Parts: sequence; structure tokens; C-alpha cells
Amino acid sequence: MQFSKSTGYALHTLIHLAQAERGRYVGIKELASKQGLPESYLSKIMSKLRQDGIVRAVTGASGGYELARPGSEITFYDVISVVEGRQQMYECHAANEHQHELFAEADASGCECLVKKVMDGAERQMLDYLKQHTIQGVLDAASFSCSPEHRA
Amino acid sequence: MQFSKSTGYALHTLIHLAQAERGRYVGIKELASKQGLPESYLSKIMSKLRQDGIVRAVTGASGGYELARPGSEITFYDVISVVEGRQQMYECHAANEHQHELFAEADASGCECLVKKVMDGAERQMLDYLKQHTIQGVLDAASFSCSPEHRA
DNA sequence: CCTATTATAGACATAAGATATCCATAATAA
DNA sequence: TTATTATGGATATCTTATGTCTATAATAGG
Repeated sequence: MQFSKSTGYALHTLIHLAQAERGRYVGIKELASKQGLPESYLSKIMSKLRQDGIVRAVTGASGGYELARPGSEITFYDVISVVEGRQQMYECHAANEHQHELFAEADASGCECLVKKVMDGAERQMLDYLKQHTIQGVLDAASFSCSPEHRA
Repeated sequence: MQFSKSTGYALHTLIHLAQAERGRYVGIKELASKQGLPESYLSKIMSKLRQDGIVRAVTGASGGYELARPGSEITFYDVISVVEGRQQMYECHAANEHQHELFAEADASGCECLVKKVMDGAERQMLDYLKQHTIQGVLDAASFSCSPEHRA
């Protein structure tokens, strides 16, 4: 039950891009070396982010990546859905025919597995929170909470 | 980013135990067959739950398992922590020496990685929700939402 | 005491997914 | 034309989840 490393890589990379001056394309070398991780691997993650419209990519000399929209419009949820995939966190694997009758009345009444109901509720709490936090939000928090005044 | 099947097995099993009459020990055969899953595997999960004080076990003929405390005092959180382990869902793997200065001032000022801060917040939302839901709560919801009156 | 039953623990096997590497190709700027 | 850079596919490695098997210990009942 852990987020993959890829998720962390993606988030840190997007923050890096959000800090780059607008119009400049940042290459995979710079992005990877800043975090001390393999370029080829980060490439794949960036490729996903591009296919999902979170970043734009330009091939060729002086090419690279840039955010496809402002950091204030890229939520943690957006990023995580792409990298982790969109399956739900809980799947009920109990064999229906053996499962207790209380939890297996889906077709008749719409009464689904109540364990799943709770688990889905928990997931929703987390996702809602992630939807409320953006890449830009982290940068704003950083300039505040790490400012000399705040730290003094 | 999925809960393991083991978590589902554990939750369904505990609900089964909560429904058994008090003082009766339910054996692994019954618990496993109800869900259509291998006994040896469920054994291991039950063993963990016992070591963590969620169920009691009795060996020998007519032995088996029972809840160690009322279902109203066993939260989803309790169960999931045991089965999934207690590590946090997000670990920051960015190499500190390469990471952007904004997020690597932990020792000096207590200003930790702000990505992690958001991710930990998200996790907390989910765990709080899971702490508010109990095994007994599911049974109560079942007798209500699946009752003939409600379904009519 | 003997036997059947049941949980426990460890070793082992298998499958799946995450992480990573490598290479050939396409696109682009200079 | 050349150097640079992203892309995509194939492959390798490592870890974790899942599942199986066996020997052992504990207990109830005869």
C-alpha cells in the first residue's frame, strides 16, 4: 500500500517545470540529474504525462518539456491518476456465490458489498484532498513557510 | 496503488466472526470456504490478526477463532494497519543533495519536503475516515440498507 | 493415554508489478 | 548535414503479493 516512486518523480519534476521561466523547454537530462535518477526511466513517466496532456514535449535540439497549463491548474490528483492508473484502490475479490448474503445483493437491489462501500468512501476522502492541492500551491507554500521571516 | 487482497479477506473474515454467536470458535475451514479462498493463506492473515490482538485463537479440536473485542471496537484502520503494515503511503526518494533547495531544508528549520507534506495530508484524510468505521458498523448498515423496508 | 482436529510457523514456489536499461527511430535546431 | 532530444519497444532485474506444502504444537474427546 504505497505510492510508487514514479509518482514522487513526476510530482517533483512538475514542480521543477513550474519554476522554469515560461517558454523555455527543460530537457530530461536536467530534470533527471536534479533528482539523481535515471533519464530513461523518467522519460517514460514524462511520456505518460504528455499523453495525458499535463506537459508538452518538443523533440530535437534545445527541445524538452514544459507544463501544458499553469501549475495552479494541475492538481496532485491529476498527476497521480496518470502515474498510478485509474483503478480503484479496493476491489472486492470475495467469490459472490460463497459470500455472505448480506453483501451480495448487488443485482437485485443495488445493495453492493458494504465493505467496498466503506473502502470507496475512504478513497474518496483522499482523492478530494488531492484534488484541492496543486503544483503551484506547493511553490506558494514553499516561498511562505521557508521564508526567513517564517523561519525566524 | 491498490489495497492487497489480504485486506479484503481480513475484513470479510472479521465480519463473519462478528456474526458468529459468542463463545463459539470458528475454524479456518469455514472462514475460508465462505469466501472461496485457500485455507493456508487465510491462516497467515489470521495469525497476524492474532499477534496484533484483534482475534483470539484456540488450537485443537473444536478450536478456531473469535474476536478479541467487540466488533464495535475494531475499526477498519485497525485491520488495515495490521495487514498492510504501518509504513507511510508516500516516501520521498529524491536524493537530497540534488533536490531543489526549497524542499531540502529539513534539518536546519524543520521545513520538510512539501510534496511529502501534501501526500501525508491526503493519507491522513483517508486514515481518519477508516478510524471512524468499524466492523460492527458494517453489520448495522447491512441490516438497515438491505432490510425489506429500505429496499421496497 | 491415544487419536483426530486445529492453529502455527517456516520454507518454498509462482505471478505480477515496479523499476530500470538499452537501442533504434523520429523530429528539430543550428 | 549534424548534433541533440524525445519516443517507443524490447528486455532485464528486483521486490512484493499470493499461494502451497510440510512439520510441529496444542487441545478436545474417547
